[in-house]
Amino acid sequence: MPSKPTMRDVARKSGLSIATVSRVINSPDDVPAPTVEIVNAAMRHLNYRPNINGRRLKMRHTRTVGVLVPTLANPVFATSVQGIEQEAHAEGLTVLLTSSNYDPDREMGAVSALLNNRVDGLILTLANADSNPVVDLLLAEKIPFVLLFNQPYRADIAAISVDNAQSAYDIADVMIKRGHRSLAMVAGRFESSDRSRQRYDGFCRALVDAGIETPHLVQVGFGETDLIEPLRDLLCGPAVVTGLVCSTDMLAIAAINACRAYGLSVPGDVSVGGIDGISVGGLITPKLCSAVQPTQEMGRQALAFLRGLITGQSNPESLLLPHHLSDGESIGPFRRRSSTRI
Amino acid sequence: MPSKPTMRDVARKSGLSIATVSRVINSPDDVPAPTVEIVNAAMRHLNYRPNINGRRLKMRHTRTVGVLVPTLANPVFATSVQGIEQEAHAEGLTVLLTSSNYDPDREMGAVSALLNNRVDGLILTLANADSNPVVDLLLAEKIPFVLLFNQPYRADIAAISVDNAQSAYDIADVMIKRGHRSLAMVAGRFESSDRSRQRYDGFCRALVDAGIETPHLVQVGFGETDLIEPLRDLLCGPAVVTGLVCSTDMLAIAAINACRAYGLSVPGDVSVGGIDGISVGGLITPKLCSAVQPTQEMGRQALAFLRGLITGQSNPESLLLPHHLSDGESIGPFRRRSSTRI
DNA sequence: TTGAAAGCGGTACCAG
DNA sequence: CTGGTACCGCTTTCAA
Repeated sequence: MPSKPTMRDVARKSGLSIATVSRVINSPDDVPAPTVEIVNAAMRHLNYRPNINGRRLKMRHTRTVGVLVPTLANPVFATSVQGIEQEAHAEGLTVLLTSSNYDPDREMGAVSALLNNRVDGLILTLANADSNPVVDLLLAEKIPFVLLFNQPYRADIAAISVDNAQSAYDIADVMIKRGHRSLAMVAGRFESSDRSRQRYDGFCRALVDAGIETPHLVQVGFGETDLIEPLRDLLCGPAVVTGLVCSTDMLAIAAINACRAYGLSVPGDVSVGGIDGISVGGLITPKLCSAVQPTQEMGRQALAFLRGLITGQSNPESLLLPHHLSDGESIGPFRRRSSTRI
Repeated sequence: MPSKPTMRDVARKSGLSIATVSRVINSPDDVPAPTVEIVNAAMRHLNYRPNINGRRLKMRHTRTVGVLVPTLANPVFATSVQGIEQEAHAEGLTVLLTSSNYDPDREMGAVSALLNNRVDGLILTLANADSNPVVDLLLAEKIPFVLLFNQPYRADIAAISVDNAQSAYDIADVMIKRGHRSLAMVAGRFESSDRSRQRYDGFCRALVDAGIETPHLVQVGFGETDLIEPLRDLLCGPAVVTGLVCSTDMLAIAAINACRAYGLSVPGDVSVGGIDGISVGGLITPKLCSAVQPTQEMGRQALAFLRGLITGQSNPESLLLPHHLSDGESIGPFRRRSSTRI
């Protein structure tokens, strides 16, 4: 049972040295054409496959990037990873994928594993970008990294995102302008998403600016698929609400389902706006009202930017991408039925 | 500029040999507790991080699995990768991710790159599982792999999927039973998806069994976001259709959008059923009629099965998972408006 | 133009 | 229980 052929095998087969074989692989131009052909022939005969791990060990860099997202079950992150992957493919880079499942405690473990792989750089979506041990570690070890979707306070760390607060503000503002006076935010748990908190802040600011006092808030776990219980009070309790702003599209979808379960039509009885803009095919989002920035493109940009950091051609800085509201075709008008009980 | 600390550094610092350090890392139980503590202390002081690539080079296996999907922009695949990642995390495995973008020509390159990384095994969703050079290569090189979503003819290659043909049959059957006599299938290009062809076959069989002659077919590219043109003839041409069966949920969503663009309500004027069951939160699928098998679970199963293959505990075989139709709540009745022109 | 040889950071066998 | 040491597969001087 012959193990996989190595460079030595190729060298032997071609009657040349392994140094020459290496040259043929890495800089064929430095080798006379006939020699190249001989070596290539040998490689073909042996079905030779360079063992990248050998190279990685020797070289200073690994041409590998690590990616950490909360979950791929959220199309927003999945799509961004698709963008990263595409760009990585174009650059000839390998992608190491991990996910934290929205659990801050798992982030360090995941990043650790990535660092043990000696990735050249990282693209991360963290639960909380500020005062995060992972960020400190990376900064201390001087590993290039860029945050995606996070908006850290510190201006000297690379981040690519839309303006979370502003996008929530804009959505809330649209709803207010259409006559909603009693709004609630359905937000992912703040501990597992700083975006969620930032969006809530923007939401509150919009209400304040409009002279509305009470911003209702419901925090739910991500991946929460059934919001019927969590939304009971909001939809048919004492503090009845006419519109919901959700911190993510997935939550918006879940909220819409809950509304329907309560016999409320959306829109009509209640309006639901989701922040995110799940751009999978541009179609999945219930186009009520979304602050959209095509996520796949954000992924590509993140990798491109990371490449700049790795090669030292650019410096860490935060890029705030413009967001825009999807048409919000059906955000109003509001006409809630008097009493809906379940 | 001290490079990253290595085992030798730890050995020196702790006054022990690198062999002992290695033991502390890999089998601490073989080392007296005090020694373990000394070494651990040294590692902590130095901020030591084992370089996995060194290990990989030495060991026969890499504890790494390669994953190839058409794209993560399709929630079905993204979710399955999430399942794979979860299971990999539980097993302490590293995931190398690649995508083919539905391009068969890119599959070989991607798998090649994965093999150069000496992955222990692969999980693949291929454009076409039959007579595929990638499959031949893997079989020849005896690399464990399992196909996900593909249903190859050969029974001796590992595959996890629902029964594509049957699920399409079932959906079509439901629609027929509800009164549809003029149905069309909107399918992804057969070249880029054998599932698509298999589903079309099932669709046709259902029509034949019901005594319906002409199965309409429109093949479209995946990621096709705008089906207005492709569906023009079907929706308002001479061969008017009352129901669409789509080979994937993403296509179904796109089709629904197209219907609306033509002023048709869905369901009502026309019924659209999607095969797949995008289970992101269980909510994104317009629940017209979907053959669902939770995709995340399929991913986990795939990795678990792959692990069995790698350890030699199980043999390649195809697992056909049961699918079920989502409630199809609103698949009919059909009441198409007489003339819809655009 | 080509080759010999010294590692890269680990693992594990074999002695002591 | 611990240490010396020979690799794993590849890159890269340095000489020939």
